[in-house]
Amino acid sequence: MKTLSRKQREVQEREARILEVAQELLVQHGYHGLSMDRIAEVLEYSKGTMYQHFSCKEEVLLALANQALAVRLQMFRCAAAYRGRTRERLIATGLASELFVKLFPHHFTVEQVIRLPSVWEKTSPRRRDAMRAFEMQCIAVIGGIVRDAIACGDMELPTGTSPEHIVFGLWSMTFGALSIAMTSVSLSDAGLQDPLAVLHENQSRLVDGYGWRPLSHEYDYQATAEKILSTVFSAESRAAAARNRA
Amino acid sequence: MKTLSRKQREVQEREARILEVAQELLVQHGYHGLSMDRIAEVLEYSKGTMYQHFSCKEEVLLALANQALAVRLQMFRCAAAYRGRTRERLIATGLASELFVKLFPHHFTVEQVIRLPSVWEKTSPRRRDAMRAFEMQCIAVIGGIVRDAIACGDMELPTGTSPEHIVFGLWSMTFGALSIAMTSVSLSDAGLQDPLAVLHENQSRLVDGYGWRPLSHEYDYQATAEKILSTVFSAESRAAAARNRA
DNA sequence: ACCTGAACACCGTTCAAGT
DNA sequence: ACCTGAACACCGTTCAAGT
Repeated sequence: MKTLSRKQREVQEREARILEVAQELLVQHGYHGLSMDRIAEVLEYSKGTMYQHFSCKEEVLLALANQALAVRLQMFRCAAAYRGRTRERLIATGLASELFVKLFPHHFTVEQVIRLPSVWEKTSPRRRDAMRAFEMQCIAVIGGIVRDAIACGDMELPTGTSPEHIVFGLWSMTFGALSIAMTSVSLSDAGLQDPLAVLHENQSRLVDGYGWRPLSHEYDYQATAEKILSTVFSAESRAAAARNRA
Repeated sequence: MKTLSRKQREVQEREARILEVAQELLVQHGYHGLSMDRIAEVLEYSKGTMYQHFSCKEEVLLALANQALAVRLQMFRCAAAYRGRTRERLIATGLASELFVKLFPHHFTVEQVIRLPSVWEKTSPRRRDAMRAFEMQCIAVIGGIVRDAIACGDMELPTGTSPEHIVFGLWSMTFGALSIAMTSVSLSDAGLQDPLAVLHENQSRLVDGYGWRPLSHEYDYQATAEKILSTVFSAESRAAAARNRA
């Protein structure tokens, strides 16, 4: 671990400030309000300098996404380390996802945009691989919980099913529900006033469908959720609540 | 039903051609390749004329989305009308979603973009309401199947759960899975070579979790799926297969 | 009444000129 | 070696002038 030269530190710091401002612009003015011009203007850099740090606008977005994904992975790892039964640890990771979108509300926009093919193809292999790695590590964390459940007898894996199948089920349901909840305009008209509560119910039913014990009617998972929020993620919960009030 | 004047017909026709070209540009060059400039150029209209049909670029996108959503609703209705048990009709709607994304691959991009807050807020109330209406009618179709299942005794609704909760579960899982499958880069690295097959498995498990009979191990739903594809959606299946080959 | 295309503001990106 | 900002190409949107 070599100490960085003053120059290198300066570059790193400037990069961090660019991302800071980019995030601010995104949160305050939406995707439309984010431009290389504006970032440069706020930071009083020239446009040219921006391009020494990021080869294009898309790279700024992907860097922003990766920053957030690093935090999410950390939160997943905390969640998976919860001392409890395997299904409780799974619930902890679900709550981590929800807290994450509350703490990084702009990330949803970023991720949606970055995944557009015409945006994605302009990004650099280095940052793409970083994103891929975060994604796979998240899958591995949840997959680990599934494997633990099988190892300790909380669940039998159906033949032809791999632990990743279950991970994909939870991932797609949670991603889909949060995505719809954030952007759909007809949810409460359709009788879905509290999409998060409904998501929890559906997650339970899915896991019940795989026979992961204790089944939802055999155990008080509501109490588990409350305990997790007040212990593992007490700081995050308070921050999310504060953000909601604002 | 009054006949339209020649002028009115011309306007309608031109609007249709604008959307046609917009879709083409989107499919061939991605979101980045779609611009008012290019549409006008291809159709040999002036830029100004474009703005007599659509007040902004976002309106073109939303009109495109609504066009596709009308087709999807139609497909859902065909699916729900399948003569079979309630769970089979549910499977038919799931297959309809999949065929829809295969037949309108650009729609996913459009829907992702249209839902960005900074894009959404520029659209007109008229087209927004149209989109909302399509969304709610889709929910109503699936909700109807759930209600039928309850009515005929294939399922008991847990207390505190409404049919829309189950609809939301299936909707979020299917939307999430298709969205991830279309855009994620690490799926097959993570051992998920056939995300659609895994989606089917997870849908089954979710519905099993709600106790919707016959449960997946009591019935050959694989055969059901094949029959649906070759009867209700035979034309769509063939079109999707042809598109896959291209 | 409708259409046109010049004009404007803004944006991403590049690069010759400066330090 | 690094930074700057003028310059270019492109885009969304408007509107005075034309028919």
